[in-house]
Amino acid sequence: MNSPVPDWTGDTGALRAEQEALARQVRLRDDFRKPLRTVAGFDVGFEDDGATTRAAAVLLDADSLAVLDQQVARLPTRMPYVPGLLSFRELPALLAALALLPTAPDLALVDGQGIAHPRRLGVAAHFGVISGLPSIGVAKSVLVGAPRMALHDMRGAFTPLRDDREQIGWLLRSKPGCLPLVVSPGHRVAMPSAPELVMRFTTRYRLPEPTRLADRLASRRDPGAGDD
DNA sequence: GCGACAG
DNA sequence: ATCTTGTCGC
Repeated sequence: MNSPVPDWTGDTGALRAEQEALARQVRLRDDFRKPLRTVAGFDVGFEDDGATTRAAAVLLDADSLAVLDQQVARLPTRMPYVPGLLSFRELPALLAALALLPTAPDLALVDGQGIAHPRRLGVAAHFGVISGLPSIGVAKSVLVGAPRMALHDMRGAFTPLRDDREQIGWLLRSKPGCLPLVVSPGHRVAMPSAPELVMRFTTRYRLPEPTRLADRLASRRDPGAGDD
């Protein structure tokens, strides 16, 4: 699983072209171990006013949701945030955190978009293609597209997210009274499976456990430990 | 030209 | 993403 991210030269055109090429490698069919044994959540946070990128990876038992391991990788930030090019900024740290886990997960839940992206390569899809792991994007807001219909305020309800006539993901009511999550397949996961898999790992919070725990670790919000 | 815009 | 107290609502 190699393929470094190109250096940031300010040339967004080259990066967009790179995304289009990688998007062709995305596979939207279920292709993961069944039943799932482990699942991992990934998220990124920043330190030193953004100078340091901090990625967190939390490995859980897919059945009990017990935490099996958690890691934090810190790398110097190489690129600024540019809408649509987020993966180039966060991927290096995410891959570093993945490499620190004792074993690769059967499925990865990444904070951000899967294929619900202008060129169908959000950070979760990029992460999946580069690592080769099955992945799903779990974002807290929409980047592109619009919901097809109103969403019921019932736990587990979901409605298609479309860009033109193409379905690129779902709006998922993971918790009543809360804004819906934007769920989209990243790699090796079929469109219909994404919301079902995310709900499988969701307990009493808006975010599914893998991503929720990675969120707290990446944002130094970890109750208990102080650092990695 | 005018907004919109994951984290 | 990050800076931050109190406050509204289930």
